[in-house]
Formats: sequence, C-alpha cells, structure tokens
Amino acid sequence: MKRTHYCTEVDNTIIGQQITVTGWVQRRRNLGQLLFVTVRDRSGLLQLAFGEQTDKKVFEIAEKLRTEFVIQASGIVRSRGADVNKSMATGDIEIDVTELIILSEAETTPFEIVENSDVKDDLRLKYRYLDLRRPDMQKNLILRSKVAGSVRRFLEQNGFLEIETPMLTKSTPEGARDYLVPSRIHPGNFYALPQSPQIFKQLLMVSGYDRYFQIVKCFRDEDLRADRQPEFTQIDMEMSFVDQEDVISLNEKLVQHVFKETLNVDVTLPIKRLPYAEAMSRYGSDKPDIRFDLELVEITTEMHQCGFSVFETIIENKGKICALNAKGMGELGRKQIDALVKVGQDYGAKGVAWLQIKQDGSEKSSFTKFLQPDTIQLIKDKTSAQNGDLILIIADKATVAQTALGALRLEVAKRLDLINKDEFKFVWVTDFPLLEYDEEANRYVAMHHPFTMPKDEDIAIMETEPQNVRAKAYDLCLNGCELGGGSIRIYQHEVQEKMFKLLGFDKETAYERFGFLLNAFKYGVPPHGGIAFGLDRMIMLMAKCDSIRDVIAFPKVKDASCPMTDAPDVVDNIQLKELGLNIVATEKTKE
RNA sequence: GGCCCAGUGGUACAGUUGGUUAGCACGCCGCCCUGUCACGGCGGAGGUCGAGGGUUCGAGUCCCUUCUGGGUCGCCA
Repeated sequence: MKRTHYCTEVDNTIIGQQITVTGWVQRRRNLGQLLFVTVRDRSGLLQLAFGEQTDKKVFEIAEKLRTEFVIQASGIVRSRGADVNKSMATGDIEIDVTELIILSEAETTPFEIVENSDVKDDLRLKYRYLDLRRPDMQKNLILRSKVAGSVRRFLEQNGFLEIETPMLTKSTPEGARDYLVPSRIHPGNFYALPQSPQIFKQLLMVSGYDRYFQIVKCFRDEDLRADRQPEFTQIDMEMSFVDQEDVISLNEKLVQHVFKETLNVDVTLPIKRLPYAEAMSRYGSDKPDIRFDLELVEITTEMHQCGFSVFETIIENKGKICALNAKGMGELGRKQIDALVKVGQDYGAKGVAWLQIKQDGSEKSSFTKFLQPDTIQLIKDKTSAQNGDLILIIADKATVAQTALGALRLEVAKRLDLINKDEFKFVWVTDFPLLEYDEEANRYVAMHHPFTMPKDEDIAIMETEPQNVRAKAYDLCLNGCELGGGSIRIYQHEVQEKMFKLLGFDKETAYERFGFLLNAFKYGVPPHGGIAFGLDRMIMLMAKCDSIRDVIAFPKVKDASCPMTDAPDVVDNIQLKELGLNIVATEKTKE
C-alpha cells in the first residue's frame, strides 16, 4: 500500500479509515504486551499502537524497531479516548497497525534527533543530513521555501520576469574577493563566480526586459560571520523607468506581502525612513536597531573650550564628541564599566569617557575632574541624565565616535534587556554617501558600487566636495540587520565619467573592467534601478535564529570549509595539469 | 591577521586550593512490564579528559605549543 497521508494530515475526522504513513521511528515505548511507536515525517509526529488485537507477526516486527528506522505502517485511525497527548498535534488519535514494513534499519545516530538540540555545530554539520531531520531545521527550510514562493508570486503579479544570469563571469576586483574558477580551454585564465548579478541585470534593462528578478546564489571570498556565508542567496531585482520612490514603494509592498503570507505578520506601510546621516548621529549605525530608543546625543559644540585637552584636540581636528545615556547603569561596578569601555575600543575608539551618577546623586567619573561644574551640568542636561544613570562619551573622528558608541548602544540594550525579540522593526536608510575615502589606497572608493547615481542636487558638487555627495542608494534594515540594499543607477555618460574620475580610473581602466557595460550604454539605456535582499538573513530573522547556518541546508563553517564533504580539497595532478596550474607549497597547503 | 570563549564515555554537562577507582542525565545493549507518550523497573557496556610537550611525588585541573569549533574586529564595493 502506498502512503496515503503525511503524519499530521491524519486527524479525528477520518477515524475508522484505513491509512498508510511512512517515516522515521522517533521513539518506541515497549510495555510488554503493548507497544507504541511515534513515527516522524516532515509534517510532524503520529503514534502507532500495537496491542492484543495486533497480528502476532506485525507485533514481532514492531518489537524490532529502533530509533530512526524507516518504516511504512498501515492501519485504522482510532481515537485515543481519554489518553490524549496535548503536546502533540495528532495527540488525540493513533493508528491501530495492521501492516508494518521496515524499509530500512538505522545505526544509532551520533546525536539524538530532537528539537532544540544542544549539539555542537561541527558535529551537526558533519552529519548535516541527520541534523536536518530535526523539526526546527525542517521548519526553517520549509519557511525558506514558502518565502521564496511568496516572493516569486508577488513579483510575477507585478510584471517581473525571472531571468538567469551566468555563474561563470569576469572578475571585477572592486569590492569583495572573488572566487575564481580556472579555465581548461584558456589555461592561465579564470572565471569569477558572481558577487552579485549587478552588471548583468543592468544589461537586461538595456535589453528592454524592464522588470527582472532572480533568486540567485552569490559568492564572496571573505571571512565568515554568524550572518555571513561565502555562498549565499539573494532576491535580486532591477526595474526600468523608475526612480528611488518606485523601488522603495514596490519593495515595501513585497516585504509586507511575504511577511503576511508566510508568518501572518502585519508590516505597516510606509516603512520608516532615515537618511544615513541621521541614522549615524542618532543610532551610530547604518543599520539601526530601532526596537529600542537609547539614542546618541552629539555634544561637540557644548565641549568647545571645555578645558579638557582630549576633547579640544578632537574638536580642532573636526572630530565629533558623542554621548549615550545608559539609563539605569549608575550602580554598575568598575569591572563592568571597563568591559563597556573595551567594547568601545574594539570598535576603534581610543577611549570611552564615562560619568556615573549614583542613586544618591554622588558621581564617579573618568574625566569630570578636567571640567568646570557648569560644563558637567551641560552634559547632564543634554543627555537628560538623572540619578542612577551612566553617561558614556566618545570623542573621535566622526564615524569612529558614532560607530563605537552605536556598538555600545547595542551592548547596553542587551545588558538592560531592552530588546523585544518578538518585534519586526523595519527601517529604510537612504541618502548614503556616494563615496568613502580609502586610507590605504589613498583614493575614494564607491560606497555601494561605481554605477550608483548621485542625488540630482549633489551632482554639481561632485568635483568640489566629493565627500559630501549623497547617492540614490537605500538599504532596508530589520531589527538592526541589513536585509538588502540597492540604488538607482547612472545611465548618463557624463555622470558615469565623472564617477570614474572620482574613483581614479582612467578611461582605459574603466573600459578594461566594465567595457561591455559602458559599450551597452551607448545604444540606448533606460533610467533604471534595483535592489537585492539577502534571502538567508531574511529567513534567519523571520525564523528568529541566531545564525544564518540554521536556515541554509548545507552551510560552511567558520573557515569556509564543509565538515561533511571536506570541501575544499586537493585535486588530482591530472586535473591541475589540464588547467595549467601548479601548486606552490606553503605552510598552509593541504597534504 | 588580531582579540575573546569552548573542547571530559555516543550526546549534553559537573568535576572544589593539583590528591583515592573521573561523576550525573539522556542515549545505547539485555531482561521484566497491557495505555504509554521525555513510559516505568532491574541489570550492563561504554572515557588514552581534543593532541603534543612541560612543571610536580602526583595534572581533567597549572604553564607552553598545536588542532577543532563558535563569537567578534579588520574585511564584506
């Protein structure tokens, strides 16, 4: 008999019916003359019952069952009467088994297949196929599939075409490191795996496809993090004849649609927007977590001629002085304050000045001895400090002061437990700087990418004040995490040339790297722009996971290897020879 | 590349100032058990304490090196 139902499709509406289920043995409970087996498939659990009414041969097979055997069981659905298991979706029924087949036996697994397992990551990943049997992992991958489907339906309804772009492409050394693939036919030449389909989607706009999307793998050869994998999936899209407003409003509808359809969560539109400069000054981050307040306060002007040389030097060098009121940390011990100072230092601040106001109004501080009482009062007023508060101050280069204090803001929120984990707080960050200065390369580099359009009103100052030019670039952030980002692209020759000039490319270099795009733009290019979302991160946040690995079927570990397959690995000398490659041995070379 | 954390039967943990035979729970194996559902009862197997070196009369514990994994800074246009 073939399977008729998934485990949790069996319910009390079909009591008395003959059904067949298949799955893995979750547990057996042998009571002697009576025996229960919980069978598991991707839908959930169902209890099989064997007793005096059971055929002797069937009972004997049931006695042989062990955890994770794969079985097929047929029988009659019956009520459990009063013995209901309320923690089980199918807890009010069971199957009176009439036929049982062991399809496959199983050795004892290296870890138990249970929800919320505490097994260490490396073991989980070595036996990923077992880890993926766990209900929480199945829930995540099912959610992922639903989200992808929901995205596709929404975009198709809105006139988008799904078009694939190549995986074997040309290396573009701007930005992240590329994964390279050696060419056999062209020894010494390499393809690069795409960091994103950026240029191809822009070419599709030139070709007139008007609205493109793709759920697509991208590759970046950089160090991993909890929310970063070397290969990851983007929801990538591009639209023609649009400006920033069109992209933003369509995409917030997309997000609203997906969250409603897959999580039944309502996202209120329009989503709040913050210009980059404001995000940095209020939250110290370009991906602010706005689930809690604790905003930064700038006190640079207040500290003019304050008498404290550290602050005055910073002001002379056009830095900023920013403060954060860690409300309720006034009684923190010195050790814990030092730990906070260290957080600031980890993010590049040279130091963190602090002023602690105890419950009884007495003060402790690392710096107020250098200041006049009215200056101290000014700081307290500006940060609305009260008894029982702790004020943290960082004086540094503007971005360092803001970023480091932004990191402290998150740390303080964590310690004070200010974050509501059930909330989804979206925010668009807009008006990013077009360029940032790369101290090492001694030149400006594109903050987003070299095809990002400057804001119309800033084009005039591209040559005179490049550092102040804002871009038509926008990121969508959720709970302090960058979900995705995009921009309106440059489609006018003059602007693109200005941009390359700012980046220090001469015409030759520009053509060498992006010639096919620049040539394409000679033949009629529509105004266009787009966005790309990190699908993995989106699912991670939706599933409330701490790591992106928990929403990817077969992820890599920290050093970008795979404990299950042992990739990357050495290859045969014949393969190398065909590719014209020689391995130069180094300390790190794998034997 | 830097910093921080972890590694003890299959799994998750405990292990005091360095001191008997390294504990516990779950899992596993055997026997018993007719309403279990994290079944229960009785019995049992299973450990080079990640690896190497050092200090010591004596190391799971202290020191050094190294491996594995996690977090993070740099990096990620």
